[in-house]
Amino acid sequence: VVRTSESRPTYHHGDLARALREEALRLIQEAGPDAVSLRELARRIGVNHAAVYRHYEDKLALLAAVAEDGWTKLVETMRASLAEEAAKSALPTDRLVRLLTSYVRFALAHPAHYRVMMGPRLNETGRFPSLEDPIEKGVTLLLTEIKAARAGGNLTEDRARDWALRVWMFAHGYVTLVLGRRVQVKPSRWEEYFQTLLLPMLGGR
Amino acid sequence: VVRTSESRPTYHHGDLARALREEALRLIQEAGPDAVSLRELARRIGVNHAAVYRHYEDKLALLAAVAEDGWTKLVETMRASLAEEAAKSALPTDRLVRLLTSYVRFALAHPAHYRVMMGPRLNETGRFPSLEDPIEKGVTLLLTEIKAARAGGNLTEDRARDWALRVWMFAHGYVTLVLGRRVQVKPSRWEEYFQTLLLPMLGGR
DNA sequence: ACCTGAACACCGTTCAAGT
DNA sequence: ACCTGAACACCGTTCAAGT
Repeated sequence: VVRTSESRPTYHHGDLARALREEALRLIQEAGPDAVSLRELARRIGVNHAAVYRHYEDKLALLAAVAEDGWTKLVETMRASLAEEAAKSALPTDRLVRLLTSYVRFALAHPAHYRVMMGPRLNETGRFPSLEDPIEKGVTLLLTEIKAARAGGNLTEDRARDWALRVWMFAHGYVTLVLGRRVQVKPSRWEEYFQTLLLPMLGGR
Repeated sequence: VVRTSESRPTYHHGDLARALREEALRLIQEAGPDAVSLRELARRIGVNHAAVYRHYEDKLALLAAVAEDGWTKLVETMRASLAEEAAKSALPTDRLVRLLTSYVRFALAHPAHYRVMMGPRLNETGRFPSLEDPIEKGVTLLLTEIKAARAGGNLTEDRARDWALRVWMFAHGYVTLVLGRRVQVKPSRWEEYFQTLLLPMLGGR
């Protein structure tokens, strides 16, 4: 019953679930996560607001799906940063710095999306285990680069995981404080400053 | 027109602004920041919901006031941690660790309140400059201890501030990842683990 | 000065009913 | 299988009116 002409189909949207996620993301980027309402989404897509519930259990479940899309995209971006020509031939520590910088770049470029991804209502409840999947992949990327960068330390698996968490915590803290304007840093200089703060951490043991 | 008997005064609450902040905090601790509604607060206090607007410009302004109370309390707690007997005679690095641990302890003990304090809607807009006041005091505490702990490095003011931000970012990241259950750590062991992660950062230079 | 009552324009969620 | 329309129980905010 999908219609291809310009007339609005009254039945069968095609892929409403996807349309909802995409429209939600657009609204999040435009006006922040609080601006998302199911009724507004439905209005924009041209569908009855109750139709949402055929595809997502409730509003939070839709946001969780948007968050999952975000994590997947972020991990792809991180992977791509390691696949660049300049990264391939770089020293291990430099590769690690590039990886973390790509994480922060994504978060600063898509602050509202990142906020949803880190949203406590999604993560604290344990209701959305599928979120863990792309995240664990990101941690694995980190682990690999950390083992290479700190090979001199002869890291056990546990110590390597400690380092992965430590740098992740720091990167997230950096994002939070920069976005919250707790740190005054010119938009053009955040990368330089991030690396200034990061490098002395990696040097220690 | 304030009445002291058990009969409910219908006019003049006494200190409605304070009552609103306290009730909001209670609701936040019980059911999370999203559970706060002005109408529910008014209901609990026994006042018309429109009365809120005599004291706060809107809902966000009330939350900002609750956040400010939180920052003030947190900085008091941090100050107290340095005033303990054990801290007075401790080595500078130990004092710094104690200070940061007290920060994390507050955040993990009052996660919902901490979330409000860090809420992006308060911090990104610049609408509530009074929030910066207690926060800046906290940063000053950090700065003093960092200068003492890393005196060997002969820190300039700028480098000391870098270190203060770095450890703050890390502490905030630790809180976020622990609360988001991204890090599996037993409630009784978070302190030990925090310090395990923190100390190698402080050693480097 | 401080609070009330009513009104306005929204929400999320549910459910019988339609195609 | 997928969507609609109406209903329910809420919201935040505004404003004339009360004491």
